Amino acid sequence: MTDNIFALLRARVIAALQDFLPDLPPEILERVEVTTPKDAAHGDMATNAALVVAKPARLAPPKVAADLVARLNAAPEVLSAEAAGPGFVNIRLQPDFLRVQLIAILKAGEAYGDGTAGKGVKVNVEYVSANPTGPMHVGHCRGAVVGDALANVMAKAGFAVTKEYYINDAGAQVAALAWAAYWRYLQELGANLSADDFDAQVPGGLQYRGDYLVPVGEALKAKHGATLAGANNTVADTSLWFDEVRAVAVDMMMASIRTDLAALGVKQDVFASERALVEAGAADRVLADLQSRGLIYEGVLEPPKGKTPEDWEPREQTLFRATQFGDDVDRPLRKSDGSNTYFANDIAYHADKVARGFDVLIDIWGADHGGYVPRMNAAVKAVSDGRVPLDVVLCQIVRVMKGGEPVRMSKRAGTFVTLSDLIDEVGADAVRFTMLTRKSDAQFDFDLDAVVAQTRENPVFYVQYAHARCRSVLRSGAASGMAVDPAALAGTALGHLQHEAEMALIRRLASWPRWVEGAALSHEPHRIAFFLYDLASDFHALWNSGGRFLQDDDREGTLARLALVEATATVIRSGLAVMGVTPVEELR
RNA sequence: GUGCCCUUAGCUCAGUUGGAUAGAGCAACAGACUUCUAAUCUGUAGGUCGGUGGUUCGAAUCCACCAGGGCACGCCA
Repeated sequence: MTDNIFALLRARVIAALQDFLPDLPPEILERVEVTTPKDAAHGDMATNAALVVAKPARLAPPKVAADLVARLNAAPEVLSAEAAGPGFVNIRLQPDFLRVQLIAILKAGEAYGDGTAGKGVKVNVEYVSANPTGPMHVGHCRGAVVGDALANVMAKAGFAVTKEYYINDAGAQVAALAWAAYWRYLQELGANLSADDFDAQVPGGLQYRGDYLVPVGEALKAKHGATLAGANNTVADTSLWFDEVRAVAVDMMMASIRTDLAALGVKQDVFASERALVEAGAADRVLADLQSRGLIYEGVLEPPKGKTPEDWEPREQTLFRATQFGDDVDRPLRKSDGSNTYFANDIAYHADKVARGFDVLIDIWGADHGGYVPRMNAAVKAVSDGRVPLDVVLCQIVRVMKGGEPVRMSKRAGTFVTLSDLIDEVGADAVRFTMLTRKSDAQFDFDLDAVVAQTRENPVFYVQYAHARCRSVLRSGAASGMAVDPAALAGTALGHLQHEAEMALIRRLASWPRWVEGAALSHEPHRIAFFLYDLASDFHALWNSGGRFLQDDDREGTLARLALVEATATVIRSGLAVMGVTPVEELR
């Protein structure tokens, strides 16, 4: 993409290097970077090329830098290049070259920043994957937002991305869900059955007591009447009702989860069912394959050090040789009743993703699953022969704060904050943006009061305000007869843009493709939020720096400034689109 | 006991995968509204990047050890 001025300049630098050092190996050239210097006084761009190349070329960095400078000064985009410090080459760009980037933005629209760094590599991003046993709560929300934004930014950077949700509908949790739904069903039929009464009849006890399952009981009654119950609305033999109740309950929970995801603006491409995978024999096949490769054996694990469970006793288990692939201990694949552990099915699921042709797997998990990462990495190595990398992005706990106090959450007491409650309170856009204002692996307090505050402290507002200001100027321009559509503005002469605050804004806008690429390659979508904050800051600074955008006696200058404003609004929208946030036209 | 994550200004956090004199916001102080929204902006002050070593042209970033905080640790998902 020629839109990426960093890539363009990097190509210039490498061509210049090869002009006088023709034998540089590719892996050295790979390390050549063109970046923005921290200190703007150093110029628009800087390259480490001389430092990187000096050693393999057996030359002193200043010597390489001098040769490089001479050639870069001849490049059409370069105003001046000079060697500095230990061997950096600082580059000042032709102002016209920078200004022309605005034209590229106006022509590309929100597609500006689209890149090719992903090279069409097939990536599967799996996120949310909440158990279908109840409504989504805020704990799931961060992963949903991070996963969705990561998938978006990777797609923008040129990866072929599939967004996926793994439905854990095969384990003990959904069995417990089925019992809880059956309890609601019996109540619906008129059984006088308290939670404690029913608890005694459930293997493992009654787990899900929240009244969100009442509608499931109603639906079961509407569909089946009393045919799933025993005499006098008692518990019938499980063979008569269990599969049906579980299926209905899971379907309804998934419907509720999909509704919540839709409200958050998350749309996943694939919903993969653990049960479907198991019933199709995928788990058996994968385990048989591992068995044939000698990666599964019957053995006894050491007890955990330090904190040995009370009822610990040595037991022979079916184990996967995770230690061969970097894990600390081998991991069990079957429970004592012979059924698969969650891990066994998860191996099959990841093998399925590999079989579907993905080159890279990304899972977004809650931090409480951190201990599970090494074994999953080991499993993916085993099933893909080390060919497919798995990156697990861990999202730390989010505490919801109100009035400076954490909001108490308890599933048992029914006081946990559901995702839909949170969206009702602050809006989906604020939720999404705010969730991306921290690195995902840092703990995070979500302050209900702060995200709706209209001050600079609140990045959501600050960025939206910049966009609203842009739109306001463009409306005023249109009202005074200017053609403010991007196509018309793209034909504007931009030489009037000379003010330092204007040029600073242009440089920021032109760096957007680089930020897209960086966020995508590092799997860190929060960088987009910080870029937008900095961009908004540049625009607010320009706003207050003096002259008005619209000046009656300076039509050409006004058009040039409108082009800058439109380009700014475009890049803000482009960034917000990645984050899944709707730009606002005005703030009242 | 082991593994993973975290530790940066008084507070909340960035730091573009190893670059130059470590940056924002809040709080503090001093300023800017005849304006397309002052819901904003400009400036001052604030640091032993948890500690000690190592790797190299160069380390907040990589490695080793130590200290503090969080998460997890055989048939829960």
